[in-house]
Amino acid sequence: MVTVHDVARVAGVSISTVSRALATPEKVAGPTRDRVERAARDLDYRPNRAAAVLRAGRSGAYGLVVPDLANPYFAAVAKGAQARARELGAGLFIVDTDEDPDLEAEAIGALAPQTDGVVLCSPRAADRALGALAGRPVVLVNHAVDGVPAVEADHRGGMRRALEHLRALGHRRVAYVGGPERSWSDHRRRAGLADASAAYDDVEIVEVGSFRPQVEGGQAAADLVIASGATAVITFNDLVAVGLVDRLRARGLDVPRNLSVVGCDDSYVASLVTPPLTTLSVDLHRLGRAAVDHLVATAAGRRGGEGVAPDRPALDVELVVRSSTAPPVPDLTRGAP
Amino acid sequence: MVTVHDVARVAGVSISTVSRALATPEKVAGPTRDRVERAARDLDYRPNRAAAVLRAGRSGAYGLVVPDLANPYFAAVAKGAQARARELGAGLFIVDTDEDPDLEAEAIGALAPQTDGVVLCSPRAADRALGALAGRPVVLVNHAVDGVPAVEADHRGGMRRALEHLRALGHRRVAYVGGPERSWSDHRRRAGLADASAAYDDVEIVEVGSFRPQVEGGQAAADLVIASGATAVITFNDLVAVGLVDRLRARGLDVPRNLSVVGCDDSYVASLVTPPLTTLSVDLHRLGRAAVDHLVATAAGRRGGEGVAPDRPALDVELVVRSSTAPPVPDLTRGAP
DNA sequence: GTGAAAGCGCTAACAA
DNA sequence: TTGTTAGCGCTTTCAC
Repeated sequence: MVTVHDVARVAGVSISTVSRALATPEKVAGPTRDRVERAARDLDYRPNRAAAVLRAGRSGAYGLVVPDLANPYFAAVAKGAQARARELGAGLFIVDTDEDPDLEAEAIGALAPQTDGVVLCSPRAADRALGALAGRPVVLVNHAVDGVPAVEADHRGGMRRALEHLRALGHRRVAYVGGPERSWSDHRRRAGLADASAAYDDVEIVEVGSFRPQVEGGQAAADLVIASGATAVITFNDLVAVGLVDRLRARGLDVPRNLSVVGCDDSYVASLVTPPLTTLSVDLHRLGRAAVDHLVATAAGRRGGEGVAPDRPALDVELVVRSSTAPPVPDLTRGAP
Repeated sequence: MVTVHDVARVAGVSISTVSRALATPEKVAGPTRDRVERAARDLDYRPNRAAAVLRAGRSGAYGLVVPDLANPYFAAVAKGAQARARELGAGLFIVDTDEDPDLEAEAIGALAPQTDGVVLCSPRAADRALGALAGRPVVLVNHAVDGVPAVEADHRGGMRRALEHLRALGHRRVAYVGGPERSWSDHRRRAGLADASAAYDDVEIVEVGSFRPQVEGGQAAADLVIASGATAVITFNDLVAVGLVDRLRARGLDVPRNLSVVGCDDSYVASLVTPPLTTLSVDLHRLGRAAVDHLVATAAGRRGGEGVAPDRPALDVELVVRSSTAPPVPDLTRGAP
């Protein structure tokens, strides 16, 4: 293994000059710097991170905790975060908690001490998670806790747009298929829906419960949606919408003819399925990038002493209209097959 | 920050006893161990990883390099790998290279020195990747290089099964839509196809080129497939199959009536789309787990001196029959609309 | 602008 | 069984 000593010897300087030339080139005379850089290159010197971390007390790496990497939503956020971290020359430790609060706390406990901060994406048990962090820099994504920096999507605005769209089509009774009970996004969506419907006294919202944020959740919700008498439904995410459509079809109902469906997230499955889903779109890539930026700023502010205000950027949520929404038809076709 | 010294003071022992009691409890007397453990717990002591790594020369963490986390295939492998690493008490650094050979080499160069080994999944430039590793422990997934440990799926067996299935349905001319030119899996699939068709002199294979392993790749391939005169097609992966079906439909053709389609991977999109895809299934979760196990064994063998044979476990590939394959119909419906 | 020297927190010989 | 001690490779004062 090549160390600073080897480089120093070859360059004919001391180890401190090597360290300086590599970390803060502007503090070293031009010719000296060149010699050091040349020697480092020739020897293929790679600083030992463990040593640097031990000495400097910070690692240049961050953590990202997500509930499920196989969920295209989190995969997209992770990609954005990773890309941004790479641009900043930082590392990113991605951990998948399998939607399990215990694993979540455990993962954070393991991650926090060896990183400079953690992005916590849609935590399933935020209180425990924050506890496990023991006060280290953190940024929440799609979750809010007083005084904790966060980055979020404008769920309320999104819900308003979805409801406006459905109302314009003529729907007056709209069901909402909720996600996990501990999901903060879900709460925001319900709140946004309530606000929006309050603005139109001719639209009624029916909440049909909480379901797993996967295809099976949608399948499980379908019969309740049918029974609710709604002519349109908004789901917690696209996967749930897909499951819903699937079960609806099995019951002999057609989307959008018998029921209009609006998904959430605009993950790539939304455009793949039949019919392509009308859905709410967030730039997930940007969400991940914003989270890393915010985290880096938070961690730097912490170190620099200059407190960064825990502001809370909200990314726009747009409605993407595809083929799963249409005007309602009189209920001739509803009921028994 | 709580250090070994604090724990030692509270427990009334020396720092080495603390270290030993925590790392190798069996080498410490019962009562002493209890006192140390109690003190550590009371103080919420967390060993500083950087220090341990620096001293011990190994980190207890591994790396996983994948081309694209948003691809459900790699997401599934990553989940399996992560789960297994966690069971083993090890960390896993996941890096997404965005299908870019430059980023791949760069990521590996950054990852290798700070981990005990790396799992390289479907490398896009294996030679450069292996070079960047500088001889550190590695396991390849779905790629083979002489003398390098690897874990793979039995692509040849899979292709044979797919072809048998299509032949049994009555197809005699089968197209193959290839993936990236540098993809080793793609080479294996072509080889498997060639072998299998050699065994049946009544089946002909038409290779229609190399395409991006995404939906767009399938869309781009569709017209070539139609022109090839094949009655069935096997695609590099499910995403390509989805794009193919999409474009076929736009051209007024129906799957499976006018063309049978077989995907690869059985990613979850395969069962979501219309029609659900007949596809080749690999247990990706298990593939990820096997890779980590193999890597840990390789790294341990390296340390222990006892050379582990670079054997190459191959996971079974099974055919999952859904609705995208059917017997061919006489070509009444082919040609101009 | 450069060098000498003091550790960061931990582990692993070696002694006792 | 337990303690003493010598670093792992690096960064960072503090002199010069």
